[in-house]
Amino acid sequence: MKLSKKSEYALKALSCLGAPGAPGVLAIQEIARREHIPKKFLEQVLLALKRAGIVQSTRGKAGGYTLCGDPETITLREVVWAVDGPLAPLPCVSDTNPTKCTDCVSLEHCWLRGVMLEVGESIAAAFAQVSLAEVCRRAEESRRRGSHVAMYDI
Amino acid sequence: MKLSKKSEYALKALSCLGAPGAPGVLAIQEIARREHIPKKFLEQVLLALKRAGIVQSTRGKAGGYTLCGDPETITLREVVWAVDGPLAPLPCVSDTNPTKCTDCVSLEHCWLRGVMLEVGESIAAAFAQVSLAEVCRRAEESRRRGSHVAMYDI
DNA sequence: CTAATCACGACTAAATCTATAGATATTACT
DNA sequence: AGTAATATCTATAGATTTAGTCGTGATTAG
Repeated sequence: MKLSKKSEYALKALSCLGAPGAPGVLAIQEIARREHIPKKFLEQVLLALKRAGIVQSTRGKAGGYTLCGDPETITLREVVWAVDGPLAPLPCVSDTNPTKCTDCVSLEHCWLRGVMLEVGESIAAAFAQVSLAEVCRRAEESRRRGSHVAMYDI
Repeated sequence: MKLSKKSEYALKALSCLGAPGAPGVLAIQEIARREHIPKKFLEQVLLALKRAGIVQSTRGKAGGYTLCGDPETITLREVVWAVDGPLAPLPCVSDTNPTKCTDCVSLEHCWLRGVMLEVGESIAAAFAQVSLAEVCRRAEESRRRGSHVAMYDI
């Protein structure tokens, strides 16, 4: 039940793009440098975020990434979902793409599905409560306390 | 964010031990047979459950495992915790054993810790809401509908 | 045309999860 | 005492997932 590096990097990157005074466009290289993320790996993460519609990209020289929506309305749920897939505790509990578990006779017959649907919903709700803006505020606060050097890990 | 096989097997095993008409003691072999779980793997799972005080064991011939408490008060939270460790989304968010994340300067300085503490609590609460008794009821229900053959997967 | 950038697929390495093996200790029963 | 069935424990093999790398192509400002 642990967040992945992808999620960590996604949040770091988005907190760069979504910070109050941030420039509109940031290149992968720049984000990678600031947040100490392997550039090629970040590439994949940003691609996932782009496909989910969370960021936009402009190609070519002077290109880069821009946040798509309002940081207040972008939630941890979307972000984590975009890079790591469903938060569901079982494959059959996924909102968007429920698939039969390997030994399961069928979706309807999975005896854990009922319980886990509820659990899954609660988990999703927990992540949905946190906005990107909130994450940015906390990051800024932490930065002011002088502890945003090597930062965090997830 | 997916449950492990260990958790799945733990729930299967406990739903054997905690079912209304269940005999007091069940041997690993018997549980493994009923639920189609690799015996040696189940061994590890039950050992973890024992160390967490969820089940008791008696050794020697005619030995086996017994549920320790009341199925109504045993929750998914305890079970998953016992076999998979903390549900916390970050190492630093663990209730029982908060440890500094790898790149983190310190516990207090992790800028995601604040947000994630809240998320982690919600997740834990979600799992705590489901009792073993509830799982047993659902399993029984599913069994009556004739679909408890190959069962489920997590 | 060139340099900087994103896009994409394939690949490698490391870590974790799942499962198995084998040896030991304990107990009931004869 | 001896035997068979059981739990306990450590180690390790195999499979899967995650993390990170590489190379090549496409796009665009200057």
